[in-house]
Amino acid sequence: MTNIIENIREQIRSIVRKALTVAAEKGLLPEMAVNEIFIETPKEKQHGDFSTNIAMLLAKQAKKAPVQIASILIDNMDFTDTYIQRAECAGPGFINFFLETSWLYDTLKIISREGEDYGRINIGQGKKVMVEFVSANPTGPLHMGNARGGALGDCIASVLQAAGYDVTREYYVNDAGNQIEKFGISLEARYIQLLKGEDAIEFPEDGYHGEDIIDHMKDYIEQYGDKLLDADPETRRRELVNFALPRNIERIKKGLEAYGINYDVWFSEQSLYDSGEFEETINFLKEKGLLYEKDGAQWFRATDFGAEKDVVIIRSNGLPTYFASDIAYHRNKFVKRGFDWVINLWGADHHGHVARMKAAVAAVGVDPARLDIVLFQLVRLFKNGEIARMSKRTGRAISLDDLLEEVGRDAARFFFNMKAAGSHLDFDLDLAAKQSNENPVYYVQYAHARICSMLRLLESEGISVPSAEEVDLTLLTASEEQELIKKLAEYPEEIRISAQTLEPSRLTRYVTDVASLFHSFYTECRVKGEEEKLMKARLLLVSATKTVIKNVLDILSINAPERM
RNA sequence: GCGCCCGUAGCUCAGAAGGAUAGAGCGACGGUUUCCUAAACCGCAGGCCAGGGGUUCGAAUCCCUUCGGGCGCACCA
Repeated sequence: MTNIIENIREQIRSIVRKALTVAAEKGLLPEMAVNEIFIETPKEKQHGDFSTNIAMLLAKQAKKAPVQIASILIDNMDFTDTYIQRAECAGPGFINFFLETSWLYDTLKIISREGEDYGRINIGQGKKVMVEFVSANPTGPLHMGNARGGALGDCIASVLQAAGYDVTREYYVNDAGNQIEKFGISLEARYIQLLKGEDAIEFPEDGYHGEDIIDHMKDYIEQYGDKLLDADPETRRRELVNFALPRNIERIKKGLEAYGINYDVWFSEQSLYDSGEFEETINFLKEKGLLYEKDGAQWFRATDFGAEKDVVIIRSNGLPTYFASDIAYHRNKFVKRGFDWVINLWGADHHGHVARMKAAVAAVGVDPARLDIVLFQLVRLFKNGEIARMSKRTGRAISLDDLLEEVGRDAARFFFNMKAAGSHLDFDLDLAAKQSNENPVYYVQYAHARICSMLRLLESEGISVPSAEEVDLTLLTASEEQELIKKLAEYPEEIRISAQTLEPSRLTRYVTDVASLFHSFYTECRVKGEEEKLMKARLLLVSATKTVIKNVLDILSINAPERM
């Protein structure tokens, strides 16, 4: 698909390279080594549409003043068959390029032709990438951190898809190990307490204290009564875990589906043990001499790969740590399943694990640059201007389900993607639930609905969106029209940068800008009732705007309403 | 103590790879509707980019340092 801005940048690079060659041939400049020519977009309109700092960078090599180099280059530029109209030297030696307006009209043609594919690019070239996110322990409900990680991870995945990667969304289910033990013990304690009274057994201090554990056991007793009271504890715990765990996983799945997240793979930690891959991985490390014994435990030499400390992977009681299965899991991702690139989303409180995870990946023979870990800061909820921890309705910690009930999926997803992952996020529940202009979600959705309403009205009068060929786009000369088109032209670039920086928050800002420019256009320029040629040209612009807003909202998995 | 993240307008935040006069939104104030959705638009105000040093043609951005906030530093996950 077409990224017109990238094409223009390429035109400029080529013009500059040719000018350098020509100037050298004429003896005006020496032959110089030029690595890359940076093309920037100036903030000030008077500085043109694009600019380059090449003259400043070459000053030393050329032994000439930047301004002098710039004007030599400009004199030797050839703009034939490009969108460039003219170039100027400005400031300390910038070369500013001004474009023919035809590039704007071509942009509209591209959008009209590509439709829902507009914005898709192919920097990924089909490379296999896995985005693993949320992966919360299935021992309880999803919380706000999971909600942010979910919105972020899902949008990163969508952005990468739009950028041409072959994306797999994955949830790692921690259905083995210590926390499952604790889960079993907690369930068992509640089971006994429910049947024999609070005092019959003391609830373990480090157990899961949530109400949901009690709910599970109430349901279990309702179905199966007290048949496990006399069973041996191990069987009893296994039975209770087998009852509650699938229920939790199912609930998590449902909750995430309601949130608009659909995983390709739910990967079970336990399966690593069942398949023998866990053992295989440990043996692999052993053979490589990367394990040693100390204090009765098995340690992994993470420091050999740049981590700060070595890490225990088999405890002295013989049980593996979480990190041990994580090594096997990541070996599975890269070696067994052949992903070119793996992105994990972790809460920022896990940042201490980044170095050791990369060390582990390196240890199993994979370039750690193929693993990216996106850390996101934790979330504070605000309600009535105060920090909210508990839901008034349920009296429990606010869960993803509560959030969706309170503000809805669109607002939740939009808000979580408004800010960069690394910044702390204050989530204002009142604002997110508000149906007014203070709420940025509605601002964007309203622009879409407004367009749809306009198109409906015109359609009812027999006027439909024309094809780009039958329209005289040069009639679009108002600044509101041209600013809007420029913004629409940037969309493929936004996808590119979001993909490269793994920051989908750019897109919420971008689509807000599009909406804003559209609203300005709408106020200044009428469509219906204008002279027919102008009306058709504007109609095409309106339709292109709708396409872009819809495409962005699709990536964010936010509804683009036709009426509001 | 060591390490990671953060500090930009009253509030919440943008300023990818160093660029020309630092931007939005919200809030405040003042305007706009016989006309395609006013959930909108326009105008105005608001800043020593936490402080101090460096690096260079050029720094909010890179390096050092101080201060302030958050989070890590388990045979938990």
